[in-house]
Amino acid sequence: MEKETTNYSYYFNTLKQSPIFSEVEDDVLHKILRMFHSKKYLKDNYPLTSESTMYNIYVIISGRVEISVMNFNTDREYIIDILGPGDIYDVICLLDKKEHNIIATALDDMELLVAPIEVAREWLYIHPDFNKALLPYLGKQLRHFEESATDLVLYDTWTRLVKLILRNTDNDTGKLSLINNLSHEQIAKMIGSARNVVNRHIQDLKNSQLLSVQRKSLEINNIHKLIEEFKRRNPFLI
Amino acid sequence: MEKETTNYSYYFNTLKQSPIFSEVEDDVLHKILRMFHSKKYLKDNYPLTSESTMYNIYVIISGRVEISVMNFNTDREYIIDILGPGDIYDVICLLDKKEHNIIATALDDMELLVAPIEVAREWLYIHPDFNKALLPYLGKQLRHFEESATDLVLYDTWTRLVKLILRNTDNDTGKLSLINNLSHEQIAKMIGSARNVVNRHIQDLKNSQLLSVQRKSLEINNIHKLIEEFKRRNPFLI
DNA sequence: CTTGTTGTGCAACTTAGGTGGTAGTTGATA
DNA sequence: TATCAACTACCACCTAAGTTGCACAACAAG
Repeated sequence: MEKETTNYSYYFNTLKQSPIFSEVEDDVLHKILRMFHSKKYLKDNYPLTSESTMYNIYVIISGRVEISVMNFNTDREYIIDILGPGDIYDVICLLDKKEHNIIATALDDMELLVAPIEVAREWLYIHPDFNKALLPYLGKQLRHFEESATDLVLYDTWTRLVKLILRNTDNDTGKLSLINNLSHEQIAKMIGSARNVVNRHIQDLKNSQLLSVQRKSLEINNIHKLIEEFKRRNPFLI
Repeated sequence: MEKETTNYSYYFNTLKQSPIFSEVEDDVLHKILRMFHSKKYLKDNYPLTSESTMYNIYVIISGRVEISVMNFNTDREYIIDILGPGDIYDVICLLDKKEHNIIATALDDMELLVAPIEVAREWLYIHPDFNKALLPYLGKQLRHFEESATDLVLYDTWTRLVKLILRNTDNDTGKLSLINNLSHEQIAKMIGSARNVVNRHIQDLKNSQLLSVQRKSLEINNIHKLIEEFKRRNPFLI
């Protein structure tokens, strides 16, 4: 991508705001950006395939992607992550060069930046700022997966659901941030449960006045009361 | 640790064989080793505390550590990983400097190398070989946690148990490697299940002649038949 | 406005797998 | 070689949560 490209400064500034690229010097970031080109995808498309991530690395500019894994024997699906603006994909592939078998679905209309993954691997060695900024991002990912696994083993569906809601609620508005506009089905797939079970819990939370529920939208009524109920059920947690 | 220290060359060679340090130039490895000192722990001790990993990084020379997380409301425990010779701990803490709340228990008598974690963070910048070798190790960890979570959601306890056994069986001897000498209780905690359930499955596998069972020891009788049975239950899984 | 599709609410049913208990074995240690 | 704690085998029971099914509401597209 040349500096004269339409929206160049928009892409530059978006990268500048992401945790991974914000620490990178401007002139280095210009060099990096030269290797990217932009792509657009519509909602419900498949912007990243397991094959393409062997050769390309993607940075999300706008919109969200759902990353999931299927069991084709049971048709059960698990959404392992939802990526948003500033996220890089696929970081695992960047590190170990092996294929990563997942299904990626665009939750919104999206804009991505794409570059050859081999080039990104070189950046790690020639741009120490990039290397340095990537490491805490990897730490965050490791914690995310580790917590997902431990939650599945240690906590019941109610607790996992409420943790998900609390973790993704905007402190100011009280509305869900990264996981808004999701159906109960999708929420269930995120916590490793079933649509119906999630619905049961949501009805209970609604009846006890803790949540406001509309189609594809959850809102916390009283965060203190919800946390109180959470602690009542899990006294030793936090 | 000075070059004159007893066992210096033993430690040096052990590091040389680990995937993380094997790519590091000898003279750099000598410099790195200078910052370590060795420690020994007996079986069933707690060699790594959540507090100590804020200040120190550990490399395992011999023996195994079990890393687990507890739910103190239910007394349920989940073993997230078992580390062996060549493994580094705590890699997450190395990356993001935040506390990592886990319980580490020595499964054998152990020898560790310890260094200040701030020094290890410097190595990442001043020793590119070390940095370069760490990245695939992080990829492996990411895959491990991601697979743990997806397995918990997508597969039943039988499948998770057999996957664990297959993954840890030595191809030559047919014996379990990293997870030998574990009780059914510990195996259960590794796959997010209960002692009793694991026992039920092991009895079934024994009765169908697929496993040989002795106290704290499992051995595959006929790996082809076991894989066949695995495929019968999970036709679409690889 | 009509029609098809997707999401939600509820109820009846099933089941994997977790809980608890007990009796017998094994192996370490004194 | 006796004692004791840890491990294993096996059984009976229970429940959280998954499954199925359906009616209705909301929305999107023609």
